[in-house]
Amino acid sequence: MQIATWNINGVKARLDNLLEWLRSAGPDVCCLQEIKSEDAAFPRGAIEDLGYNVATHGQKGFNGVAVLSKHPFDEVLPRLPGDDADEQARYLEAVISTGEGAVRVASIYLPNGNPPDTEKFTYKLAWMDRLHAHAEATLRLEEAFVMAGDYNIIPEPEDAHDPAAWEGDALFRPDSRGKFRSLLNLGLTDALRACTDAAETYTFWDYQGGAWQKNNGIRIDHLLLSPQAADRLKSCRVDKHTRAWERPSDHVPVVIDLAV
DNA sequence: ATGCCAATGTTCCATTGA
Repeated sequence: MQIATWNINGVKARLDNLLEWLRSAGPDVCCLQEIKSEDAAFPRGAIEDLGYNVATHGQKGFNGVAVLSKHPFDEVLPRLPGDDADEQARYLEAVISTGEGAVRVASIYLPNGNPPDTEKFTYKLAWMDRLHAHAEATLRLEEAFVMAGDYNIIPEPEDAHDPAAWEGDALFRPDSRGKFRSLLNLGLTDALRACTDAAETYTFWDYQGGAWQKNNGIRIDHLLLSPQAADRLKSCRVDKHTRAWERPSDHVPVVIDLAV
């Protein structure tokens, strides 16, 4: 079964690109981030027509996540536990059953956190603590669990074309990267790095400064796998061709294939 | 230190993003 994550940067502005990619790649599950849409305005009909069930957790204007699945949802869980006052739509978890078993999948839009001397960065670190606690609790279920999304974390210098340019940025600060490592240290596997050490593997290229043309990218979209999911990992790829499409998202899809 | 682009709402500028 193929599970994808894609920060779509506005699902309504990007609907044609999304449908084209779903038709050609045909993933079983697709986690979307930055849908920038309220649930009622989400273009679910066009996606359902391609055979997908649709779960959304959106808000007006920005943020917002969704899970699309060709298999039925057993369970849908919006919101990351740990702070009932948090109004930002950044987390949606679903249990998806197939003929051969169930997979728990989370669509994650981790806060950017810039500028790092503001409460935005404090919020990012606190959000990462909540994600850590929730991951730890969920891992105790010993299920195949795929935490997919835009983590807004550059894990290592080799995950940036120009790491020096990211020095001090919320995506690359030692404290941000440290919390990401702590998450991995719970026993999660970074799917892409389990499959390749290929240099210059990126998932985001800024719209500005000709970043795509210069391959000035970063790897910030990740699929982290529980041991039960990692044991079933067959492959992981980045569909970077979508970045060259007209009116592209600044992120591209990352796709894993699981033997489920 | 800031703008560069792009989407959206607060709409002909401001906010947010990375």
